[in-house]
Amino acid sequence: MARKVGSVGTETADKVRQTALLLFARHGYAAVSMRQIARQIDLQAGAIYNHFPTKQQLLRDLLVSHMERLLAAWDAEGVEGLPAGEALVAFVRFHLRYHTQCGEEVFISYMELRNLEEENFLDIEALRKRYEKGLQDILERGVADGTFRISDPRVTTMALIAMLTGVTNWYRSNGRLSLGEIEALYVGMISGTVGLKEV
Amino acid sequence: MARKVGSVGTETADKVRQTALLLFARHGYAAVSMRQIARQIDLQAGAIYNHFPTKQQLLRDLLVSHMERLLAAWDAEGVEGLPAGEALVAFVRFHLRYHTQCGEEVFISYMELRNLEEENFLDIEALRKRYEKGLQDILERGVADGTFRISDPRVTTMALIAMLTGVTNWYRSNGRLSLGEIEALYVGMISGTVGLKEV
DNA sequence: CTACGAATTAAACGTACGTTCATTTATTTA
DNA sequence: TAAATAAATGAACGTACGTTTAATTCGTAG
Repeated sequence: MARKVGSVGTETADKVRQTALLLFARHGYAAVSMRQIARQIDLQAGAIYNHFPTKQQLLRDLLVSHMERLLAAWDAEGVEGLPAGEALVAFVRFHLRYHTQCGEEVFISYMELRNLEEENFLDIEALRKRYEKGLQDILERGVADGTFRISDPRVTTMALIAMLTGVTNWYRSNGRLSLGEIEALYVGMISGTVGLKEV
Repeated sequence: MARKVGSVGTETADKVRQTALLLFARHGYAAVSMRQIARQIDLQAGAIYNHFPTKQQLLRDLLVSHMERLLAAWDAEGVEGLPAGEALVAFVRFHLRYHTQCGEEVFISYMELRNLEEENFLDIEALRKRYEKGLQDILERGVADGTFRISDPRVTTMALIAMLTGVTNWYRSNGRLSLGEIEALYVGMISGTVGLKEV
């Protein structure tokens, strides 16, 4: 046996990424073997190395591409010009929508950081800082113009991110609450958290 | 070579627990071997099996004992009789104090759930539900007597837990903020989140 | 003081791991 | 259509895994 009919490198690479993402999310990076990934897409483990140099690099690729897509999507929202209050609401809705959509990516992005080698870890960390800075800027803008009452914007940033991201632990698309209802609930709660006056 | 001078079963078992906790927290359950744990306490891997039947059981023990200590500590706070507002503040302070104190335990309790076999997972899950119910009861009590303005106590419970537990990701005992300052910040934020009127 | 159980070592078990390699076949390029 | 490259196989590499076992020594109870 050798090259398969209809085999295309980029497609196989994509299938590897997809499968690895799913298995890493479900069982954890360290608990998933290259052979398991390969078996799921009817491949031999060795063939994965045509597309990814190491298992570590495969994880890195998944995390980097997730963070870059997240940042691009947030930039595309274009909330720069909005008043702080509206920008915060936009962030909350965006974060919930995005994070409930790609549960696996979010999960491993927060779980598998410790399985990254130093350099890869720092790269991901930097991307996450950039994303969090987006929220922090909104909060500081709102503090400056009196829209929010916040004692420590840095802490509030981390508190809100944790609160929002936690949703991925229990959100189910066919659950008791629709995504829209959840968004409304979190907008309400967070408005209180930042001392936003009711509109 | 055989039994070591001064060796006591319970002490060795404790050292195994301590070391496993640290290594599991640092590298993840699946990424840590019995040999690594043993090496850290100058033991052979096989000796661990005098004290724990399997690696899985070792993880289970760590998680169960953590959750049980957490629940016992919370029960000992005795907030049953307090007005909802005061009880919530007590919960926030307790949760932050406790969770920043045992960062490793908290970490693996949230990280290693997926490495638990079905039965063990359900046991831990039940303990966590019991803890979360403590907060939810406070919230519902406060809603009933008008102390809080909350649209969905279940969601607010999970939001607050996520927000509070997130602190363990960045808290450092020698960081910019003291634990007392952090407590005050979170009491302030959460008061807003639940619509508690200023006192 | 002796016998017994607790604690440990060292070696081994079978299995699985990440990765490499020679080889083969399919596709693309010239 | 011939040569070059891309994609895959299947076997092998050395290493490490969780766990078991026989043998050995230490602590202690009778």
